[in-house]
Amino acid sequence: MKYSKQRNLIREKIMGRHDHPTAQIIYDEIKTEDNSISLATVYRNLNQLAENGEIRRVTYQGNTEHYDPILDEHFHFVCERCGEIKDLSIKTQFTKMDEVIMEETGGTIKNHDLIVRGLCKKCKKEVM
Amino acid sequence: MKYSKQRNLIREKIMGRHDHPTAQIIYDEIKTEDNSISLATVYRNLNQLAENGEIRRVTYQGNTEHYDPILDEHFHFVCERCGEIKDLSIKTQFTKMDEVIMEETGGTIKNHDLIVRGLCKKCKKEVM
DNA sequence: ATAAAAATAATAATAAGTATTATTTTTATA
DNA sequence: TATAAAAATAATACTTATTATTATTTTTAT
Repeated sequence: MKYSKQRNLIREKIMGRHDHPTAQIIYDEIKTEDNSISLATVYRNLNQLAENGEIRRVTYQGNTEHYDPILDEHFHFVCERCGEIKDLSIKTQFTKMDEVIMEETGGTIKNHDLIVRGLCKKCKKEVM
Repeated sequence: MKYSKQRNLIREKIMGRHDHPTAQIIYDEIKTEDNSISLATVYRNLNQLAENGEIRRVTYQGNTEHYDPILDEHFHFVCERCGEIKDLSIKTQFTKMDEVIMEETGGTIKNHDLIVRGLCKKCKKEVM
């Protein structure tokens, strides 16, 4: 992978974030400081970074991909109402479960996505 | 919801399946016996059935919605290579975890999606 | 039987993401 | 330092999944 100014900006913008932005969100942010960047460049680079193992591509629902710079296995809380995504600090060991599943399916397990869905604090209040 | 021949066919086709088909797959199947059905009708009805709580709309990855007629909480194995989806028979209790998360986030929890990713038996062999 | 409400087929529209292409940037090497 | 191949870019065309629109047909309560 060759150096590129755009990729560096994209990397910089996504790193350290816990809100798992979409390509569009990253694009909008960068646009303010590099007005000539192209949306396709953001998509291309986010996918490259994901293929390169620097970030993860994650899907929660619907038709929009999200990107997550945190590589350690961790889980997500998604608010059904506002769509907010929060990393969960909780760690679960699936070791025992994996054994059973591998037995059952005959396959190999690479990773787990646990998505806990519900209402966030804010939406919970507003719904009442 | 009024009766409709098309909705009945759609319901009939999806019920009892464990492969979580997309709207397109259901459409293709029905098309052979009712050549005049419209793809939009399939989408509309699957979404109606989901809103009505008869089936679930689930997202595993990428840009395609899947529909699952099994309502009990259960989890999925998704093959990274061929995309095959399998229901897992394993049951996990998240009760304890939920308490911690609700404490942590201040929100309410409605349900859990656990997606175990890896290679299915067939792909595992073919990759080697 | 009939008329309002809901559903349909056909198709236009939208939105997210990918592919194409002419041009520019990077970088290894002369 | 100059230069040429490889990779990246901006702009934009295209694809795919899904939703919205609309004129017409079905359902169903009266």
